[in-house]
Amino acid sequence: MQYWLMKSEPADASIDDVLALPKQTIAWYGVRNYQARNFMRDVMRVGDGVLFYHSSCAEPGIAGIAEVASTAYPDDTQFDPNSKYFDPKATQETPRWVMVDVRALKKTRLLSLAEIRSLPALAEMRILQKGNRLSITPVSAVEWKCLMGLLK
DNA sequence: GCCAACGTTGGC
DNA sequence: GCCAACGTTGGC
Repeated sequence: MQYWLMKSEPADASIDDVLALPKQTIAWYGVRNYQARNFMRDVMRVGDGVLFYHSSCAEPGIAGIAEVASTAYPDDTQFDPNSKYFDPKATQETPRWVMVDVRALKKTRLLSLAEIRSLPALAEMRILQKGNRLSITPVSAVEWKCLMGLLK
């Protein structure tokens, strides 16, 4: 069992948007970073815990709890010339990018980035580290437990 | 809109 | 394989 923080732009897919979908599940398309891809492809397991994080918005922070709902499979937007995620070097035979399904479990209060930053117990989180841009980062079991307490 | 930080690309 | 140039991310 692993834990993750996954960034989504709420203008694109907010926690409310995902909760409104059938099965409250969304395909996490559009990851175009090798490290984040490798997390999905090589490490994620169905049932892993996910912190649903809103980024690039007025109030960045953790907005909900979710879980990994599938293993990794090819992200079909890489094959679509009309998609902004199109990758001309990817082919059906050798896909380059994958995605997983993520099931939203509940909306929480917004635990803002500023509040996360203010808590010494969470100081090691990847999203707080200088220059961090990874859209998918592992969260330790200790951090997860702390966060669950804060989001109760 | 700014800009620091970082990843990717491509010429050599 | 180096590294400069470029593009992207994302908080502010």
